[in-house]
Amino acid sequence: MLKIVFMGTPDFARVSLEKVYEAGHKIEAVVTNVDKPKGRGMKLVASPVKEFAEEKGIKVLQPLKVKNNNLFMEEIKQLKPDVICVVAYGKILPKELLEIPKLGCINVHGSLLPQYRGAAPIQWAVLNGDKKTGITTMYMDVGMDTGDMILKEETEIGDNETTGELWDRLAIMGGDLLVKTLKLIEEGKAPRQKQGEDFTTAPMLNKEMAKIDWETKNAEQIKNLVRGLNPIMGAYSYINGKKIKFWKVEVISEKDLEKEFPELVEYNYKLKEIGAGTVLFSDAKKGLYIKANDGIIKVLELQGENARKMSANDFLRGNSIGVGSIFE
RNA sequence: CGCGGGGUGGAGCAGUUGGCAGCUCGUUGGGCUCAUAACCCAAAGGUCGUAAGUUCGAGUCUUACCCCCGCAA
Repeated sequence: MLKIVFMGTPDFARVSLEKVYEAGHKIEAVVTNVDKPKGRGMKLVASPVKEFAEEKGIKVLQPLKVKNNNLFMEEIKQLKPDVICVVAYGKILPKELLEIPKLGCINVHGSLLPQYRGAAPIQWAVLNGDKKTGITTMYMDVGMDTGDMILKEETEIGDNETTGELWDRLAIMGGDLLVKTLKLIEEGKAPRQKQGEDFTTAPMLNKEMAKIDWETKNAEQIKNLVRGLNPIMGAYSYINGKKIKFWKVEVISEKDLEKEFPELVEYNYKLKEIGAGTVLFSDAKKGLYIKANDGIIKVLELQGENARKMSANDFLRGNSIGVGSIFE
């Protein structure tokens, strides 16, 4: 069994920590981000990793910074870890720290490296509508996710899978792959493969991208934006000055729409002349349909200002959205 | 004391200057129909979050409390 120091913060990391713990490794300490004010009332909340560590009586370290922090560095050295496992910790680690464990620092990354190096690999895979992604474990070096790769595991991304759903699946895969990786390291059989220069990056998401641009994006891209930002931010759009967040949508074709509403044909509805973002139908029973470039968006789940998430049908019972009004 | 929204029949909401509590949907019964998530008729279902106060009279004003939600992290 290996002596391990585990560094990580969110629920994604907690899953890995649990698996490593269950695999029987000796976890000398857990390093996690400082408690942050969270939720209504801004109360201080411990990270999921810290919670688990406290349940199991594992020592918890929460340095404000790791760079140029001699006290912290000494503390880690004292523990003499064989391996340091880093999973979504949230801070850049200095060379000095990476050199402490004699068997190396192992990182679990939520993509098939060298694709999507950076902070938000899972989100970007969904946003870009990728069909597959995966988990990579690697030996860390000073660069951003540039270390030599150890193991990789692929998985398909469902057509309607959200970032949240994929996130949960990858967390489990990541934990399992980490345990496998540790086993190989322990046995001295871990492979080591360079990443090469053919990489892409997955930078942090910013707020502006959550706004739906009906003009430049087509229906499929809008759907990917919606599921890619679920449940992190939620893609939104304005109608009559009110902000609406879309949580679940599907894309249907013009033909599907005509099938659903045969009267369209009789009215000689000129779909092509209608601008993207225009509400085509808004019916508490049939749902909310919005014209987009290259298809029609059918909204399944949405959320109004200061309101909770609800189905489009529920929403339309109390909040009316006029046919012909435009999302922008 | 981070900012803000809200608690009204099963669901989502409206309720104007305080004056008999409404809308859409659902539910139940009936009708129409080859048929329907369609249409027509009827019915059931609410101590308007809790407590106190102002008032001839409060969902509507005042105060306290409970609960829920959104933003922000």
